[in-house]
Amino acid sequence: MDFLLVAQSKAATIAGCRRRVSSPTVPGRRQVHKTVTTSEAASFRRIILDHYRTQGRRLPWRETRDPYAILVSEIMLQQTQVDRVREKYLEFLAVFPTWQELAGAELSRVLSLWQGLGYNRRAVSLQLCARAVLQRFGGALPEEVERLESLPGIGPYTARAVAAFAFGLATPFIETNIRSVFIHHFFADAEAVRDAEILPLVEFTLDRDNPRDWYYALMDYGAMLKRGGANPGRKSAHHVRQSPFRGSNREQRSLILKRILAQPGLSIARLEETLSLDAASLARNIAQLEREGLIRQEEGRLWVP
DNA sequence: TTCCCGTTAG
DNA sequence: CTAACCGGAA
Repeated sequence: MDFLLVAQSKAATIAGCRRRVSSPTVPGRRQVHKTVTTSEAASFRRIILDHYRTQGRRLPWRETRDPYAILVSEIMLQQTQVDRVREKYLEFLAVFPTWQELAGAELSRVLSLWQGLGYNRRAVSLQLCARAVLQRFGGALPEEVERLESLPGIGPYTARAVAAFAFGLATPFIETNIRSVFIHHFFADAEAVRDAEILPLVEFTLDRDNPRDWYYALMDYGAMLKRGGANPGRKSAHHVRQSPFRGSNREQRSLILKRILAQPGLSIARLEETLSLDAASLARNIAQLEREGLIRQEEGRLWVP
């Protein structure tokens, strides 16, 4: 399993060193002032890497360095679980293997493939992203976090994750699994832990030589923690429970899009009776979906561009 | 019920 | 800063 081989960074091997990192003091906010020594960091890293060597997940997007393929995976993985992305990812890449294929595709084809992943706006963003990469960057995804963030659908997390996974750049970032790991290990007795407190620890423990495998290891450890007992992420100050999907507006939007994909040119009147939606909320959703570039409306009929 | 390798609009 | 965004599996 050579993909699990992770270079030991020097920082982690200087056990007993007095260097330490502290979380920032936020004026006016009462908080635990967390301090970590290098030896504590070293033992933390050992735990994470041992787990990775024995229990690390083998995932298709970890087998490549292609920035396009990695970006596709990261967009798909935004708020969507690994198991659901796994199959869709390979299917998507088979149909749209490069920036060019995706950029030139009909959105309806992209969205049809996307069905089952959820958050359809991401598919629109991803295609816009492909077009921007070709037009603004000559077909090469930029390595700089700032430029990555300028692309549609790429925010603070995705920019840094792509930088690490595609380009080996060691910038600190937090996502749900990483957050759980740090809370579990360093904030066991705390509550309402803020990301601003965690981030310095992420930076301090980061493997500068191999951020890619280090982050994979963190994510795998976090995913493992959640399979067991309570989700440590609940002790995050930023933790929010998802509202139920059934009966939600999200469900309505997904149904509307699904019907239009199945029947291009469908009339609004027909859609209203088959979905038995009230006219007001249907009109509102259609307008919204159109603003987001997911559908197009013309003389009472609906299409996906 | 709960979660998900977040981003964006308001 | 909050709310909205999707859908399926455990």
